[in-house]
Amino acid sequence: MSVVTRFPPSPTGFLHIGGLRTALFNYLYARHHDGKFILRIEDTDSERSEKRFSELIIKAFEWVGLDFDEGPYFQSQRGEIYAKYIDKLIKEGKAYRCYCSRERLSKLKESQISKGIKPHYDGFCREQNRKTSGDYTVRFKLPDSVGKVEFYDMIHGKISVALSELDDFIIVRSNRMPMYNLACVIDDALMGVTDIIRGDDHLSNTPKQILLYKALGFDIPRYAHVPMILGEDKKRFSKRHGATSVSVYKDEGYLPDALLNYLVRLGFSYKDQEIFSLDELIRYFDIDRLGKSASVFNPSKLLWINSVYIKNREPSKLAEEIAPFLSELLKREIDVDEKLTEAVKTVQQRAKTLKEAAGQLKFYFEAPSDYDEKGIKKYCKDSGLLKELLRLAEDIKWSESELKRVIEETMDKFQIKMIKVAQPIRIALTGKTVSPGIYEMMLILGKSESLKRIENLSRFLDERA
RNA sequence: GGCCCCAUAGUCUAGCGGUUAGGACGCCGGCCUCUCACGCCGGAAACUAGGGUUCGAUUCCCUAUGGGGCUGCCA
Repeated sequence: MSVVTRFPPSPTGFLHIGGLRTALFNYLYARHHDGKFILRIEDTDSERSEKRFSELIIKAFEWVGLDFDEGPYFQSQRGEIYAKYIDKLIKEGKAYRCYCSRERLSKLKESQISKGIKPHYDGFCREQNRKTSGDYTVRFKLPDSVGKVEFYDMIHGKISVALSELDDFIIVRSNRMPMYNLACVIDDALMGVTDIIRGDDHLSNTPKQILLYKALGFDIPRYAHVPMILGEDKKRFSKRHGATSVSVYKDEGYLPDALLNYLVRLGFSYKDQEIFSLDELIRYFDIDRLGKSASVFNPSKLLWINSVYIKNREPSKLAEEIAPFLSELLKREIDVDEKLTEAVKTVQQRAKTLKEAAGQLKFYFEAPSDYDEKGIKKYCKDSGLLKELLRLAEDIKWSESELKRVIEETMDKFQIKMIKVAQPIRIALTGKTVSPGIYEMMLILGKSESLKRIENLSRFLDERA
């Protein structure tokens, strides 16, 4: 049997980190087994669903590069399909219309809680013709033949839930829209979904869904309930813990493949390997490599993985990826050319995010507007050294070996160490005490720009004195 | 409260009865060095507790504890 998986987000917000991870698991599992991966938007809750979120979710998928083979389907457009099965269920006596008012329901619940018993629907409308007009929901009629629902989970093993834990749950709202459990089951069955990989917060929905599968006469799929992602405090990962929206990571300068690499390692492992290409993930991924305990989201490890991806990136590709951040920073369009690529190479080992890289590259495009005060104090007593440098460099061929010669001569003349020459140059070039190496910067900046910046600092020091 | 799930360092994890309990992030120290990084070397740091089963339990079972989830006309 070939494999079909799916990711069914509800468009009530941005795609979040946890959602992306389960999507990734579904994707990898499908690709690993040479199967199909479907995207289905679960927008049956018309109150909370928004079209813009659907679009954003699809965009996020494009960004991370997880391509789906089918969809996106929208449940809001599949009303006729559900209606057919709802009628069938009612006709067969497996579901019934419930005319109970919300008031009665909440009173019922209240009294049950106060009596210390489970808040369950009391089956008032199970009896036919209790009432036949007005708003109604449709409830699934719990079969009374079986005492429990059992299923096998690929991660947790055998799971058994007593039927007494459930009640006649609502499958259709009074506005005729199907509820999650119903729509999900019908769609999964109709779309041929064979393997359901989802967060283990759905574990307790599964018995209900299995009951529905049986009532509808569908084959029950395989299940894998993956552990959830928690925040530092071990509470469910949410905005309180930091960014949960995938788009934020894009905006902060994370590489999509780095993010996926980080997320897959939350729960998945393969030997001692930390860094995986997508091909490797597809090859190695399987359910039995997933753990069963929840994992805490660790931003610093994500940052590390991102830095590894930046280091390993083809410089010209990295340049393309950094360019938008640089344009944003400099408030003008930046050409992706050879010069940018060369500049990018000089920060590739230093930046952990694209955004950070842009910050480190800024000086290549704009001469410093001010100088690091501490640096000036520590390394730039007067302009003498810079003037000597300018004099020696004036007529040289602009190459690393010539520059080295000039600097060594200066060191000799002033009887100082390299750092005493390098730092003033660094400050002149970048305004800062931290930057790429001085030779590589000067070569990229070019002779006239480099000397101009050294002159600028020299003048600055003179004016100050 | 009830039901379900989970439990190796701060964190992510390896382990699937016998290991000096392995790797990674982070942290600390050192080396390299024109700054910062990178890189390299080294270090501290874990089997939740108590009962079983067994010649032997981190590993299997039970209980406790802790954490999470569900308990919606949300998904």
